Amino acid sequence: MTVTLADVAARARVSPATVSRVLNGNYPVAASTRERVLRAVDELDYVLNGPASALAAATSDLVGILVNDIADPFFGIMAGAAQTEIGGGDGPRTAAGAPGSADPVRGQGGRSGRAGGEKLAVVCNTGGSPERELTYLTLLQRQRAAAVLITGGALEDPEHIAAMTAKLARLAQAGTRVVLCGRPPLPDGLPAAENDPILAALTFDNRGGARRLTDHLLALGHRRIGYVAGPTGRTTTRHRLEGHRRALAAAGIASGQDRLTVHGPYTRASGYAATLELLRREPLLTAVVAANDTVALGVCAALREQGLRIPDDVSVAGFDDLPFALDVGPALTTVRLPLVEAGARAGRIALGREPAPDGGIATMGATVLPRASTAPPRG
Amino acid sequence: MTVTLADVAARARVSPATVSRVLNGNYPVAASTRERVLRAVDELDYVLNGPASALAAATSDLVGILVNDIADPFFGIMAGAAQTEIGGGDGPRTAAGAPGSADPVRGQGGRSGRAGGEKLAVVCNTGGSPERELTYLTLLQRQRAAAVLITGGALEDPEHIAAMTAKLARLAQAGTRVVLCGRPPLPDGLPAAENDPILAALTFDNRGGARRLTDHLLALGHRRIGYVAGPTGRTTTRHRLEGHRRALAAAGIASGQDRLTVHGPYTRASGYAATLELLRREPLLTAVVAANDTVALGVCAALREQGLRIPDDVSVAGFDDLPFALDVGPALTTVRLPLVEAGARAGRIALGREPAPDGGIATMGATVLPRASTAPPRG
DNA sequence: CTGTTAGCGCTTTCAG
DNA sequence: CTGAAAGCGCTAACAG
Repeated sequence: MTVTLADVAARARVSPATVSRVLNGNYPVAASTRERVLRAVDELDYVLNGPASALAAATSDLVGILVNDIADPFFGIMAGAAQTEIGGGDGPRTAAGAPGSADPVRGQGGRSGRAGGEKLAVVCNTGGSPERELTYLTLLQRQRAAAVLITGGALEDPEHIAAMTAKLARLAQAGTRVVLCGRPPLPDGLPAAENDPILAALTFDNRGGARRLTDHLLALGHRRIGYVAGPTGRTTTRHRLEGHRRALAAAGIASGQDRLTVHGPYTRASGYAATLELLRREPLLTAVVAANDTVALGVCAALREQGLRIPDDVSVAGFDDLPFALDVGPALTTVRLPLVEAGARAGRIALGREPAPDGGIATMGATVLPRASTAPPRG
Repeated sequence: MTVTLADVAARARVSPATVSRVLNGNYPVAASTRERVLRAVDELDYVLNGPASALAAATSDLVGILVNDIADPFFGIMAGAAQTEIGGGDGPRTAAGAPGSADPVRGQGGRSGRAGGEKLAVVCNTGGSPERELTYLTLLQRQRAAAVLITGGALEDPEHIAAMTAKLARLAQAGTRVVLCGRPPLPDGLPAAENDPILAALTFDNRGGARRLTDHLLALGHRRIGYVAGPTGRTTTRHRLEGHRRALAAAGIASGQDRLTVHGPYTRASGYAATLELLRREPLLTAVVAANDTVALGVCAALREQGLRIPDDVSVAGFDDLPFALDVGPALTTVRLPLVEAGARAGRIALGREPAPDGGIATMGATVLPRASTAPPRG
């Protein structure tokens, strides 16, 4: 029924091994032979059997990208950049193996969708659930994935960290390359040991960005600043909140901050509800900082609904600089993260096309972008 | 090095066949035997070898979800819904096979990330490129994917349609279940034949939604309406534009419409540029309809930058009702599409948990949501 | 440069 | 209900 490598070999009058070599391009093969094989492949419309190949070679071309929320552009942008770098066929291609030589993958007549040395980059949506995170890792382990790229903040629950550490160790041990993107290395701050299962951890300067963002607000003259934090127990949430608190502390506004902080998921609805709550606790608020842009959307909506103008009555700031940040009521002051750059770099490291950073950890800058949603407080 | 099924069998003092049967839960096994096997699995921390399993069984548990742009929430939302339904381990689980019986997949101590009969739902980002679409399909074919879910509008290029038809036929023939979500069946309007490779096509009523949206604008009194269309040659673009044109035609405003239509990608930047162009062509425009919400963002930005107020000077409408539509300057009038419902349903059909609709095609409604960005024209 | 020979780890008849 | 045996389709030494 389905065409196998042996069929191709028979038609090209060579051995199966030769066909395999042509297809993988990792071994010298005479040009004329290659031609014949390629023609047979085309004529038979042969497609490699991935599982069989993976079984024999003890590795597959699957690369998993884990994201916390696929509907959130924050992850979509990173994942897209990584995926462009890894799979799909329009990134820069390294001619595998042999000296000069034609690419083993060529469509007949310019079109066609045959895939050769391609990696299959796929994104897996954990929904922020630790169980699903582990499940996906197991599924990927089971597929003998070539690499795994884990994006976004991590859960700080010790039990989950232990489970993740164990799981990643097994993955690494089985040859899967693990790269973290936008997430600190497992035991927060651990130096990359020789046997570290994690190849590289690309982290964002969430703390610094948050700190500078609140500094910006303070410089404008704000003193009563509400903070809508992300869900508790996540690294991103904690780092951003810490940056915020440090800025306040440096300005001598340390007391009573818990009262001005409300936690919630990274959603618009959370920002909305939290703002109402903050306003109840402190009606004289002059600014609200949101854990990210999506949350800021909800903050703005709640403020407007209360008849408060932005930034005249209350200033608002977000984080991430998602595309829509420019279009919210007044353009949103926020912190830009190099999402595309991080995703692409993580993808390249996962593929071994770029060396891991020194020490395995690289922190990528965060830039405050002052826009129309922040201004000096009234009066 | 890595634990194999044989190791588990040895430890449980049964044959490999028995272990396989326990793990797959598709065959009667004595409870006591099962217990022993499961214990051995836990103790050895065994993880099934996916490729080997897929090779032997001639099918894998991979389910591919193709999207045109992973950074666009339109796709993220659909893909997320589908993925929740398919993989990840928190959806409803059907106890496979055997009478009553314990689930072969159980975490020890409540956590753990072992995966059993799970499917691995993964999303593949084509970036709207026909080559990548075909490439991913080949990659999925090569993995012997259990199902493929293709979301979003299709390219209308005859050559690409032919290539897709051929590719999907091969996939179906190899046992992969193909479901379209938010995309019309291949040869537009073809009745589902018995041998149709496509199990089901869930389409959105883009034409109807667009028609009603423009009717809304006409009812408000607008007559000079600009339209920022999506990229040419895509079903979604064409259907929405047709709906718009029909509404105009029904109102007797048929002439000169080409002049008031500008095409571009589904991006904010495109909306921005197109609006400037439309304004140049017709300074007296009273409304602009965008191909989708993201484009509408750019439209609003351009309008504001020209000193035009929304909706006082110019009304703006989008399409899709993405979450941020509520937060743009004045809340955006748009058309709601049942993204979550469609994604989830497509996922279920792909898994065979829900029957395909009659005739293989189901059209899902589109609802106009009038909001603050549209109002009667000035004067 | 090319052919031969063994498996990779699992599923699945076919017999008990 | 359980075991034995025969591959699934490909890759990877090893010889030529």
